[in-house]
Amino acid sequence: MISQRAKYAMRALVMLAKAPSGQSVSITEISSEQKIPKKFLEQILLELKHHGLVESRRGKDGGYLMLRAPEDVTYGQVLRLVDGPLALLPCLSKIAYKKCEDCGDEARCEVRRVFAQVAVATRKVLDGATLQASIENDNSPIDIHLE
Amino acid sequence: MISQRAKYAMRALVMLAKAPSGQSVSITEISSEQKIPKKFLEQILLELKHHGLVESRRGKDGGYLMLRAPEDVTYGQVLRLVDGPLALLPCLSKIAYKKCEDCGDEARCEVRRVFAQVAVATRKVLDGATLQASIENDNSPIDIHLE
DNA sequence: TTTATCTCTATCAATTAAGTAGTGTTTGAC
DNA sequence: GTCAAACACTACTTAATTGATAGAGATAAA
Repeated sequence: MISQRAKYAMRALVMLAKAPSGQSVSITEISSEQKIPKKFLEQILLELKHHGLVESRRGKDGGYLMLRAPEDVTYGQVLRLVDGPLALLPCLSKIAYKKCEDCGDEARCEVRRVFAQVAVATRKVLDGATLQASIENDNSPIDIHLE
Repeated sequence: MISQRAKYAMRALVMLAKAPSGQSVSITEISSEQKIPKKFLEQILLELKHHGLVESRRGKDGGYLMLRAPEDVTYGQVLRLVDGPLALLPCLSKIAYKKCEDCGDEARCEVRRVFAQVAVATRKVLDGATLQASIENDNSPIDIHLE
């Protein structure tokens, strides 16, 4: 499961991406519209700012704005930034590779073989899904085929 | 990330699947070959037994055996059993669906839209990967293309 | 100068993960 | 019938993580 924090981050970013260019959105607005605890959201947006995804304006009428174009921000980037590696095994992570302690031969690990395929498929989706695509989907309902 | 417990479960099952039919493998053997803490492995195998994947024989020369055919056991089944839902959002889980508390309209949730695609891709891999496939791969090294 | 904002750091309670420990119970061999 | 090797169960522990909450500070506009 992805963390609550990541979910909040994504929802906040979609709101910022939808805002007219140059116009800031306050934590209070995002918090109340998305039902996100305000102080928790503060931390999250601050983190996104520190990572260069958004910028902020202080003082009255302050708030947050996208710093990068919505078509250049992917869900994969956001999830890695907030929750860490996408891969389900440390030995498959691009951003935080780590050998499994107990693994004898990585090249012959059957668990790794299977989860490598999962990693490829997951990255394909998440690194291809941009905020821009999300705002273009605006209001079209999703018909999900889970099988 | 998948849990250590799930990794151990999968490695143990691959060993059991490789054993000659009808022949049991002891916890001690699996533990030492796979470098899994013995008492921890006991719990894991017991759980797999309770879920009908394996059976056990007690007493001297006892051990564990596959109860189901390796071609009928998928990594998806094992992971669900040990770690819970595969889906990255509760509202996308088949085995443990739960609405996100703070989600207004599920059919128009952009986060859900993206992660639904991840769920489909992940299931395709994990529900298609069997223990049989793993034992057939025996000793062929993996060349993983992470991109 | 007031007030609405963002900024930063600390703390907390609950849960989970990964083991460890200990006491049974069963089985086969001698 | 006893012994040892194996599984069966239950309880506990320790550390890390998650999802917040709290509060003091800085800034900018009116």
